[in-house]
Amino acid sequence: MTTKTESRGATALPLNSILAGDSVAQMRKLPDACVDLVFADPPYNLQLRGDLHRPDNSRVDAVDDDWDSFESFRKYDQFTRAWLKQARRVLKPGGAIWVIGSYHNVYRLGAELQNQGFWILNDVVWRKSNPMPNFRGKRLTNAHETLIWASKSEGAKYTFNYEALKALNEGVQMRSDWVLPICTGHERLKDETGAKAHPTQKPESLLHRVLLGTTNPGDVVLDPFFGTGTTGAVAKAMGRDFIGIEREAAYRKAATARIAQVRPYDREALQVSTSKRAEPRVAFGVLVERGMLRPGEVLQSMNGRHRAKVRADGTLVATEIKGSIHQVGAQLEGAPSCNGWTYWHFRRDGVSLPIDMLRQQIRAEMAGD
Amino acid sequence: MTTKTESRGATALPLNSILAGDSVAQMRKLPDACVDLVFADPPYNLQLRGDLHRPDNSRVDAVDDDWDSFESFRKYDQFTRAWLKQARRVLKPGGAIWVIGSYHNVYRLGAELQNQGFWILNDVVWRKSNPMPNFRGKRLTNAHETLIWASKSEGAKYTFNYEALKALNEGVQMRSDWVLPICTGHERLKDETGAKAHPTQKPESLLHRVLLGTTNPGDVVLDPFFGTGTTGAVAKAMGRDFIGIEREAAYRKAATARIAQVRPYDREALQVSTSKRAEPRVAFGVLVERGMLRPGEVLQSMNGRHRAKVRADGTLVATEIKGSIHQVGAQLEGAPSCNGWTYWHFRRDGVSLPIDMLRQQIRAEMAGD
DNA sequence: ACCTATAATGAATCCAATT
DNA sequence: GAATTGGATTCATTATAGG
Repeated sequence: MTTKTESRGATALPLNSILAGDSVAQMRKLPDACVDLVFADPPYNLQLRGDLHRPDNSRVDAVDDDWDSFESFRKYDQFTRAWLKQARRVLKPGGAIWVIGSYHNVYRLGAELQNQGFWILNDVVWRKSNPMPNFRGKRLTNAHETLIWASKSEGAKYTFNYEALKALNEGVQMRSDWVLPICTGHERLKDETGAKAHPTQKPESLLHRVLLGTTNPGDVVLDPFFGTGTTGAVAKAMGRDFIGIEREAAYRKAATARIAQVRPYDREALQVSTSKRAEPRVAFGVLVERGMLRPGEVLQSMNGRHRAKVRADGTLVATEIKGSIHQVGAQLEGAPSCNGWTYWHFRRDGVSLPIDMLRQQIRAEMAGD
Repeated sequence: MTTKTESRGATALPLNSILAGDSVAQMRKLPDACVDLVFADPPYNLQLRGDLHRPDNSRVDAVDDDWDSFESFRKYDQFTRAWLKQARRVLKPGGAIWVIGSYHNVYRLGAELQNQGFWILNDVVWRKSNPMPNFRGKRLTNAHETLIWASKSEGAKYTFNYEALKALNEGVQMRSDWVLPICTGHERLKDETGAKAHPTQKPESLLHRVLLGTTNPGDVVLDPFFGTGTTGAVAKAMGRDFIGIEREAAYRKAATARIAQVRPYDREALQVSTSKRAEPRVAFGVLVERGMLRPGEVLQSMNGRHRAKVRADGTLVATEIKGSIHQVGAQLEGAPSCNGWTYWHFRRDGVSLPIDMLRQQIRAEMAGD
C-alpha cells in the first residue's frame, strides 16, 4: 500500500493509510473540511446476557469484545457525540456521512446526527438475504441493519450519482432497501487459527454501493472505525482515497495485508452513468439552428393525442398555445410540468422518435470536441 | 359501534370508543396498567408545530419565519417524552408498544423509548411494495418506514405468537422486514370531495400482522393517534378491544363510520397456531405409573449411541449417570441441555419410537376429559 | 471429477415454571 | 427471591467429508 499524502494548507493528509489509535484523537489531528465522505461503523453496544445455543446445542459466537461494551446509554451518547463532532468538522461543506447500526444503537446515532446539524437524506435498510435466525423463537429474525445517509447541514450540496445507482438497479430508481448477503466465504478474513479475524466484517457489496452512489473517483473517504478495512479495500478498488483509523493492532495488520492485495479497477470501468442534470444544457432552438428539425415541422405527443408545430425561434405552437416544448406539453396535458424532451416526438423514415434523441446527438458532438 | 366499558378498580375503561382531544390529556384520565398494547403512529411533520404540545399541554408557538431545526427537534422531543410517559404508565407490566415513523422522527422516538426504560425487542422495516418514487432524482426512493416493538422494561414478559407469524410466513420464521403494499384503492378512505380522508392512513395488513403477532383475543389496544381508525378497524375484526384518541373531529367521524361497518371474524378464525410451550406439562414418571413403560425397560438414544434404564421413580440410569431424562441425555452427549422427550426412544413390535409419542397420548386423554 | 450428505456458522440485547 | 430444572428452538450458505 503506497501512502500518498496531499497538502491542504499547512497539513498533509495521510491518504491511503491506517492511523493507529482512538478515533476522536486521530480525527483531531486532521484539518477542517478535508474529507468528502465519512463511513462509520461504530460499536453497536450490544447488551448480551448469557450464552446462546442453537437448537443443535452448538454455541453462538457472540460479539462480547470489550470495545463493544458501554456502561450506559449516557456513556454511549457521550462517545457518539464526541466522534460525530470531529467527523463533522473534518467533512467538507459538500461532504456527507454514512453510519450503520442496529436497533441497539442506531436510534442514538440518528438522534445525535440531527442534534449536531447533519441533515438526513435517506435511511437505508440493509436487508440480509441470509441472517442468523432467532434460535429460541422469542422474537422476529433480526434480518436487517440500518444505514443513515446525511449531508453536513440542511440545504448543503452532496454527491449523488442517481443514474449510476439506477443502472445498477436494472434501470429502476434505487430504493432505500438493499438486499445483500452477509460477509461469508472467501471474502471473510480469517486469522492464523482459522477463526474470523473480525466479528463484524461488512460485505464489500455494501461499501461498493455506498461509494458508487455518493462519491466520485479521487474523493477522500474517512472511516474512523476501520476494523479489517472493508472501506479501504473498496475505496482502493474504486479509485477513491481513504483514511482509516483503528485502535486494535491485529485489525490494522489484517486490513493492511488485505488492501495491499486489492487491484484497482480500470479507469474506464469507474466511469459511471452521469445524471442528465450534470450534462451540458442544450436549448431546443439549437436543434432548429442546426437543421435537425425544420421550422414548420409537426411534432406529436408521446401519447399521440396532441400535435404542435416547430417555429424558427425554438418555440412550439399548438392552436392557441405557444411556448417552450415544456410549457406547451404541460398546458396540453393539464399537468403542472412536462419534460418536453421526452414528451414530443418527430418522424423520420416512418418511425416516431423522441426529440431527446436529437439532444443526445448534439451532446455526443460536444463531448467529441 | 357498541361502547363497552370494563371496571378496573374504581375506573371504567372506555373500550371500543374514540376519545376526543389531546393524546396526553386523554391518557392521563386512564388508570395505570390497563392496556395490553399501545400502537402509536405519531405526527412527524416537524414543520407542523401546531401539532406539538408541551408536557403541560400548552401549545408550542410556531416560528414560521426563521425555522431552526435544532429548536424544532427539542420541541418534538418534549412532545414525544410527554406522550410516551403516559403510554408507559397505562401499559400493563407484560404489555408492549409499537411505534411507527420515518427517518424524520423515528430516531427521536427510538432514543426516547430507550431513555424511558422501554426495552426494544425488534425494529421492523415496512418495505413498501409500491412507494412513491423520488421524482427529482436527488435521493433514493424512500421505500420503507420503520416500526419499533418494545416491552415495558428489560426482562419484562411480552406476548409473541411465534407460531402464528411463522405460519403466516409459509412455515419459516417471520423476519424483521415486512413487504406490504401501501394503503390504496377501496381501503383508502375518501372524504365527501373524493380527496383522501387522512394523509397517512396505514394499511390494515400492517395492523393485522402486529395484532396477530403481539396480542391475544380480548386484549386492549390503545392508539393515541387514532386518525381514521385503522387500529380500531383491525382490532374489532380480530376480537381485540381498542381505545382510540383523536383530536380532529373529521377523523373521528370517518373512523366511527368505518369501524361500524367492520364485521368481526369468527371466533374459530381467530384461533392461531400455538407453540408446544403452551401445552400442559407431563412428568415422565406418569408414563411409568400408567404402565406405558416398565421399570427396568431400556431406552435408546436417538442416534443409537447410548442406552439407559427406566427406574420406578421416573428417573433414568446409564452406568454412572442418574437423573431425569433430560439430565442423563445432556450428560451423555456432553451438551448443555437435552430434550429427553425427543432424545430417548423405546421399542415396540420391533420399531423404535420417541417417548414423546407416549406423552402425546397422555395429552390426548387429558383433552378428552 | 462429480455428486451427496453432513457439519459449521453468522452484530443476538433469545425461557419459564417450580422449588 | 435465588437457584434449579424442564424442555423448546433455526435459515441460508459455505465448507468438508464421503462415495
